Parts: sequence; structure tokens; C-alpha cells
Amino acid sequence: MNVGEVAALAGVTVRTLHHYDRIGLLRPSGRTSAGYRRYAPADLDRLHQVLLYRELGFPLEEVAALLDDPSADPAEHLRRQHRLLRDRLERTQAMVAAVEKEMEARDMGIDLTPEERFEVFGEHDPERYEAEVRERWGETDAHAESKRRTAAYAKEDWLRIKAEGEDLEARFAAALADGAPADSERAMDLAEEHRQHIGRNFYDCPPEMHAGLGRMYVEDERFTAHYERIAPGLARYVGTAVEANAARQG
Amino acid sequence: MNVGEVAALAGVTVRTLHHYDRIGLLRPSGRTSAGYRRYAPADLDRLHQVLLYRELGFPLEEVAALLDDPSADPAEHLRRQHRLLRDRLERTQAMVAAVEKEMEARDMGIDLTPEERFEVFGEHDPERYEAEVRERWGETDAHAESKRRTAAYAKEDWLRIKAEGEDLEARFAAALADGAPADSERAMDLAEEHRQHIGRNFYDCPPEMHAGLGRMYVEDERFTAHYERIAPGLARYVGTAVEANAARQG
DNA sequence: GTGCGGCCTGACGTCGCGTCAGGGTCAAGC
DNA sequence: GCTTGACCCTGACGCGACGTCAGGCCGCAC
Repeated sequence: MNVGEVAALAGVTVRTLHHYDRIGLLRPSGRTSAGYRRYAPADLDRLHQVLLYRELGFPLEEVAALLDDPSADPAEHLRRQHRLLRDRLERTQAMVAAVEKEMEARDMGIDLTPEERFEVFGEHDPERYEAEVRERWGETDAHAESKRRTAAYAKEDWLRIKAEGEDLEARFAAALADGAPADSERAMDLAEEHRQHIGRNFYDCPPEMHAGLGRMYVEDERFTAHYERIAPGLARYVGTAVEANAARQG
Repeated sequence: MNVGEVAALAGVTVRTLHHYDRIGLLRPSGRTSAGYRRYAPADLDRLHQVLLYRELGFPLEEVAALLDDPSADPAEHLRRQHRLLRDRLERTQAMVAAVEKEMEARDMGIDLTPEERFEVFGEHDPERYEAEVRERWGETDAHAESKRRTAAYAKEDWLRIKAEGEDLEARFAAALADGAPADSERAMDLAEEHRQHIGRNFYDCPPEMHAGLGRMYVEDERFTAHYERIAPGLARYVGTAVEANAARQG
């Protein structure tokens, strides 16, 4: 294979392969008489390793050192890559959770502290992760146009969403006042409504994720305070109902 | 707060904040009489948004455009960030799965095709080069290549791991031959041994992940073929045993 | 008043490529 | 055999997002 084909296969540019050749990171194992680079299967293997380590944030020089280390066999690379990927997975999960928490906080008018918001960034030191940009904006005009429209919707929607949320909270409080147990059908149905409320207005929220939110309502004092202001004991009541509903679904 | 404190809080360098000031991405809302930058809470909020979008791979110029768009409210940013983070989560999970698959493949002497390995990297057209690649270095060639490398790296550990794996497979085959059901204690115990074999030699493999591997044995024809060569029906047998064991643990 | 750490503004360096410019190569079709 | 257009080559410069000095000003403790 020559450069163009390898580039297309691996999803990189020809220039990138030139660069890797120049710096000695990946030299094609042959050249034609006219000087064309010719890549063999083993070169593709190496390229694959390079791209994995690159994606994991290693500088190219370090990638070369790792791959040229004669005392490291392929299995060791796989183990290391696996470990790093799982670290990254955890970190991304933490960030997703943080964003969800902030959405909930906004919905309830709670303020998070700056330290708390930066928390998820702080531990992020050992390796740099680079994310690929999936989203590409098209024409600026069309984009601005759509933005303006969605913004118009957003205002109305926001009020509706908030009203819905408050309505739900009121019905939770009523159920509590009526003495309906937190794991009763009535309470679980309200929890399910809450879950679908989130799904419709914010993000897809499967039962398991919803259960996580439920625990947060009990554990985070600001969310607890929000519910307690409506009715004493409501935080734990909602939390229990949400978990019971999640168990019923699973 | 002045630069150093903000930098420490957010986990960036002072130079980065200087840079963001210079390019107009984040100007501190005040200066002391001596010219010291003074950051207000609102500046921290903005910095937080900047870092999130940066982490998601946006160039700084685009980040500025997003944040300065007057028609985009904070909730919209949160929704976008949430969506992008979940995309990333999925992608990372796919990469983890790919690495695990490759480890398993190595353990069994199966080789993956180049385009398969590059699959996770991009949105490349799978149809385009597949035929050509297969034609040029078809299965026998690539297989020989893989064998050569495995042989070159063969160490005592590797031989031991492989022997252990083959021993397990033989005992699975014996259980199948004896007519022990795939969800019998005998089969599940073997599955558990298999899980711990992976944990000792490759990576930590909780039951849930192990169940995923079990499904792969049945769904991926090369893994299926590997087991079927040992005994007919063994692929599905092992897959079922692994899933039953995972269910028993959970 | 004298350190000493923190802050300031240039200004140049680095990494991983993108992007021409100027020119050779190759297989196809006429 | 000749043209054509896609593909390849080697410089060489540019760029984004900072890192890293250099030279000098604050501010507070001792």
C-alpha cells in the first residue's frame, strides 16, 4: 500500500504519515524506485499502536520510545492501553455526572460552588486527553437562524419545564402528606413521571441513572434543603420513591 | 482572586490565563491599580465553560463564539456538553471493547484484519478498501505474519497463559461431552475460572464485562470457529455458561 | 530596607501537523 | 506514443495553544 491508501484506511492525512516518517516514528518498510513510500502489514500494526497512544494523549516522542522499547511485548501495550482507556472512561463518566448534577441544580435554583465545578478538572493531570470534534458547524447564517429560533422556543420551554417540575414536587408532597409509603405505587408512578420529565426535557435518563440522581437528592445537602423547604422529609421520600421505581423497572 | 489562585483552582497555568486574556476569550472583570488581573465569580463560571468546551476538542476561537452568542442560554450549553460527553463515553467504551477483543484474539491466535482494528478511529468507508486489502495480503499471509510475531515474543509467561487457556477449554469440552448443562454448577465454575484467568493475566474483568465477552464468543464467527474446532456446540456452551455465571454473581 | 514570592509584559520556542509551491510518476484512454 | 489527471515527492512556511525565559514592578514579612 502507498500513503494515500494507508491514510484513507487509518483515517489520517498523508501529511501526517509524511510527518511520522520524517521524525522516525513510522518509517514505511520500503520505497519504490521512484521514491514512493510502500507500507507493509507490519507498518499498519505499528500505525495502529501509534494512533492509540496518540489518542490517549502521549506526545509522539514518547510513543516512539514506548513502541521501540525492546523489553515491551504487544501484550504489555494492550494492557497499558486498556488501563488508560478505563481511566478515561471513569473520568468521562464523572464529567457526565457533573453536568447532570449542574442541570438538576439549575432546575432547582441551587448554586454550586466554584471549587465543586472545577473538581472534575483538578485530578486531570497525569495525561492529557484530546477529544475529537464531531460537531462541525455549517453555514454561519443558517446556524444563526436556527439559533435564534431555538432561543425563542427556549424561553417558553423553560417556563413550562419549571412549572412541570414544581407541579411534580407538589404532588410528591401531597402523597407524602396523605401517608402514602415511598415505595407505594402512587409514589413510584410520580418517580416515573419525574424520570420521563427529565428524558423529555434534558437528556435520556434510564432507570439506573435516575437512581443515581435519587441518591444525590438525599446525600447532597443543597438538594436535600430544596426538598425540605417544600415539606419536611420530602427529600428522603423522593429519593426512596425514585430508587423503588428504578428497582421495579429493572 | 488573582491569576495564581484562579490557576490553582482550575488546574491550569498562569500562562494559560494570560493567553485567554490576550485573545479575548476570558478577560478578568477587573484590574488593580498596579495592573494585577482580578477575577470575579462570573469569570470563574466562564472559565469553567471554556475548559469544558476545550476538553471536548473545540478550538478556542469557536469556544469564544459559542460563549459570546447572546442567543444561547446556559441550559443550552449544558445540554450540548451533555450530548458531547455521552458521545465520547460511547466512543471510549467502543475502544475499550476493541482492545479487549484484541487481547482475546491474541490469546486464541486469531488475527484481526487491519480495517477492523482501525474501525474505532474514524468514520472511514468500510467498503472501500476491504476487498483490496484482503486481496493483497489475504488470510494466509497475515496469519503467518501474526504467527511469526507471536513466536518472536513467546516467553515463558505467554506459554503458561496459553496452556492454562487450553486446559480450561479442554475441561469445558469435557463438561459438554459429559452432558452437564451450560448453566450447571460445573460449567459455571469453569466460567468463573475463565474470568479469573483473564483477571490474573490480562485485565480486571468484572462479571458484567465477562458476560459481554461471552456474547462475543457466540456472535463473532472467528471466535465461534475457534471453539467449534475444539468441539461442536462449544461456542454457545461457553457463552451460556459465562452468562449464567455472571448472573449468579450479580 | 531588603528579601522573596507573585505579578506584569514582551518575545521567542515547541509540537503536530495544515497548506501551498514546484515538480516527478503512473495507468488509462485516445 | 502522447496526453491527461490523479497521485506522489520534497522543501518551506504557517498556525493554534500554549511553554519558557528575560527583565522589571508589587507587596508584605522580617
